[in-house]
Amino acid sequence: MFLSKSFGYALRGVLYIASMQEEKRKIQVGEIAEQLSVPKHFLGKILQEIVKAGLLHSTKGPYGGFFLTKKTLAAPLISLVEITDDMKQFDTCALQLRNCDDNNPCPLHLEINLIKKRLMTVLNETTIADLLKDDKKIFINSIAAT
Amino acid sequence: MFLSKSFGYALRGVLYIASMQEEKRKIQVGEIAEQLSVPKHFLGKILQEIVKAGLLHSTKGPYGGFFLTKKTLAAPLISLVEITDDMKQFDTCALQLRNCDDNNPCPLHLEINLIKKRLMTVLNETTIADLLKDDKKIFINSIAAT
DNA sequence: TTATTAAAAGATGTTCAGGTCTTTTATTCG
DNA sequence: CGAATAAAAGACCTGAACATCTTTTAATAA
Repeated sequence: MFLSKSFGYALRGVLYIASMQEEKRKIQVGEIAEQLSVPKHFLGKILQEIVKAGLLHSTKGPYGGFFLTKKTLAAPLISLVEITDDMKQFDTCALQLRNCDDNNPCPLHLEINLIKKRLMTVLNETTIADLLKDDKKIFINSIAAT
Repeated sequence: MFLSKSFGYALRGVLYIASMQEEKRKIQVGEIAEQLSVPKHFLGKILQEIVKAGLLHSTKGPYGGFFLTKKTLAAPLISLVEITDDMKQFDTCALQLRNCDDNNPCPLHLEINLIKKRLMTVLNETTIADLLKDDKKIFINSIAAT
């Protein structure tokens, strides 16, 4: 609801690659898609976008696949959202008013803005690495789930 | 972003009708659409849905149009959302995990849930009438905006 | 009772997120 | 080199949200 389906796939994909980091070098879309029960070709496109944005790396051919660096792990979630979602949506008023702002607020402005701000804080202050910490590691059970 | 475009139109429409309550009896879609710079036929459909749901009233023919009662004014915003939006969306996990819940949370579960709860609180505890109170009345300038 | 008005209803159109399939390009290894 | 492999790229499909247009139904007043 707050975020697109693509973002969910993107984050789970990146988390999967990160969690495999030590085991082998590069991970193929096929494996990720299968493990996460996610549409392969669609995930492929999303990962390609992340590569283009410089937050992920890939090589073609045999033994090729996707891999990541410390830079990826240090990235805040918002940088994934910027790739997968249209950021303009976060500026639009809940009532579809063009000139709704702090000076000329719609009746829902204050409340909705507090919620938006909170969401932005989470996305800005949480890094990929944060989600891999021990206390979050439950996700290893989660990301694979259908 | 949190809520559909239809919800925005619906709420603005209802607020407009409410604000005209004393002046005349019934308001036509044409007038509402024009005043709010909103697609007329689309708004018509949405208002019809609200009528069906019993939160708005209408009559056909000359001097016909839409009007509302105290029941409408007392309704929480969530009852409009239920008409215009798919409520299932509010239950879906940000990572697209089917079995993400309090027992088996995804790494974003806690934070996202706090935000969702806050949104639900606002929608459940704010009534149409609340948005017509003096301190919110600025909206009279707002709802008409393009 | 008929002409007019306005909502109700229905058919149709547009756009875009989400998803699939096929072809091309780059890489590796024998 | 050439065969195999896997990402990149592109064409295309689908359904839902958003939007428009036309026809039908109900209410009013003259």
